[in-house]
Amino acid sequence: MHARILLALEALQREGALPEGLDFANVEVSPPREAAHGDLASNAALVLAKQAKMKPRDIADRLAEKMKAVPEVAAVEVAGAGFLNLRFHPSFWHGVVAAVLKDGTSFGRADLGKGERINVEFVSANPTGPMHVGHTRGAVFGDALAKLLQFTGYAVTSEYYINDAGAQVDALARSAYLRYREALGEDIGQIPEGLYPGDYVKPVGQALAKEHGSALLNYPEERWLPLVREMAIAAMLAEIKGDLAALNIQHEVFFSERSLTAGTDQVRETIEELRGKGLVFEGRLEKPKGHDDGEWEDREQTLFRSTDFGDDVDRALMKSDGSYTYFAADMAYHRNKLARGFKTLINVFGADHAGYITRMKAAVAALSDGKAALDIKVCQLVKLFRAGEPVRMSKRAGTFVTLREVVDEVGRDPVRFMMLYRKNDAPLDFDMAKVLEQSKDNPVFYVQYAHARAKSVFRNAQAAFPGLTENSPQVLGADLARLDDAGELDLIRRLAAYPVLVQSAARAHEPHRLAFYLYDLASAFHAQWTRGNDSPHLRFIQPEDGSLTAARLALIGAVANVVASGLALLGGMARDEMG
RNA sequence: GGCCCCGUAGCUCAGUGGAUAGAGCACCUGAUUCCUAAUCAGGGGGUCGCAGGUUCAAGUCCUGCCGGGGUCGCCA
Repeated sequence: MHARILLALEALQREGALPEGLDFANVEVSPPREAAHGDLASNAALVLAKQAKMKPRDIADRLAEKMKAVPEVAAVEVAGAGFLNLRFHPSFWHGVVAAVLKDGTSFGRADLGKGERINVEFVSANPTGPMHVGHTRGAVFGDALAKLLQFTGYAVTSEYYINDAGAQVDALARSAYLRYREALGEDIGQIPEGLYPGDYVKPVGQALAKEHGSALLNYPEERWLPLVREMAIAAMLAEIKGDLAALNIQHEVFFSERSLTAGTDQVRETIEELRGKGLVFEGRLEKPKGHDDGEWEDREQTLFRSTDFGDDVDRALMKSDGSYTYFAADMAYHRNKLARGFKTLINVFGADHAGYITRMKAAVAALSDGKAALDIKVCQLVKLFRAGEPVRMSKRAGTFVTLREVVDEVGRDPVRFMMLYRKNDAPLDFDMAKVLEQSKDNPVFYVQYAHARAKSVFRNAQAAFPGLTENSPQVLGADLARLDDAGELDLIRRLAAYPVLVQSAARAHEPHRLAFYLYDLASAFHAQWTRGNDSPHLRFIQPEDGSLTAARLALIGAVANVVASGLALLGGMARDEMG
């Protein structure tokens, strides 16, 4: 319809009713917030008034005349300051139902990305233990975003950056070595400060004992550490992959930080490349404020000139012991992504890494000479509740709740849905009791139930009309003109909005919009169902009227289709029955 | 102190620069005890934190304040 408006505007130009050389870029066509304003509204006259040096209403009137000639358009009116409101013939809406049924779960698919490659990095939790509930949100968000972008025409690579090179994994290795000695019968006492006390390290120790016997006891640390570390990381990574699988998440690429320096030293290359651009230098930093641990040592160090890109201070690339900082390695990692041909990068961060955004964007701008885009989505904290009571967690006391515990308790689909039922940058309360409630208060149930209810209608229809199934010719070829109730047309309008919504969610990198849409669609469907209580003629199954029943079942089939499609994009499964 | 995020109904939150700012919960009123599967309809309730600016048009974009949270060399 947008194209039709542009055509009409061009026609007006040819006729001399509008001046030449207008910029139509800001002309939009969208469903108005207020249903009374019609099915679609355009701001064309408002946008063009100044350029054309005409009154908005004059432009709108001329445009309205043109639009009346468009076949699907039933009515055109000029309203407000100069809005053009369009109304469609019912046949237009009936076509939407047919389109949904024809396209199935690919209804709403788009080609926004035109096949462009895009990299989505998410989770990237340290391989030092199982994932806890805090990681869950970023994991679900990243995965849903990847699916959404895939659905809208991007070639998405989902990626996990393994921090397997720092001091953390050495601490993990030492913890595993202790557990190894324990497995050989030694009393290791308390796990020292700085190491990982969790029980999940025990199996690694046992596996080491099984594989090496007591041989490692006689090795010096520089000999056993790499061995133990490799095994421990592999074990933790397997654990993490299992946790992710429980959420139905599979990254395509697991990228090892260690691999950056394994062959050619890509971190060194990155630093030298930036030095060549004049963006790396030797200098001093001022002591940071708000933190007085007395260990501050003023020294000359290798710095990245991130202040050129809006950062507060330049960032250190080398530690005092001569090794690379985490940031230096991360720069090399992003350089690697760029070298693999990605022009658009998305990183999903936890709230505690928000302070890292500016320097990371600076890095990508510097490395790509401003030609690549990095979008960083920050997921705020999740507060865990059980029946209204906050669940207390302390990492120090080892009482943190793992991702696996939550998934085991409430199930994968509720976790995924609720993690997306908030905008990513707003904090989220997650109540493990509430998501299992079977009531309207629980959005998960409400949406799933809409789908189950639709399926149930089909099952019930069998009594009066055997063979009237979802894919039957009666339903697919139903006389959709029979759909003339206001509630039915409202449902169809919502279905028609799905492709637009999917695209705006993809463009904004905001999958939560989909969750809210599904809730609204489910709500409209339940409302229509309930109207049948008071008004039997609105019930979906009309035993005396097969043609009407077929048309309504077609509508219901279309609703179920879109609910299933939307849930799939969020990473959940539609259910045919509520258990 | 610097930076980032948030501030919208009593509460929890939606709101691709568009018209009279929405939903759920809670509250009030009413309908239903039938039916296809787990109610539904209506109502009250708002200075969109404050003040400027950009725009034909600002909850939305920009700047400055206020309030809440997070974060602040070499950890990751």
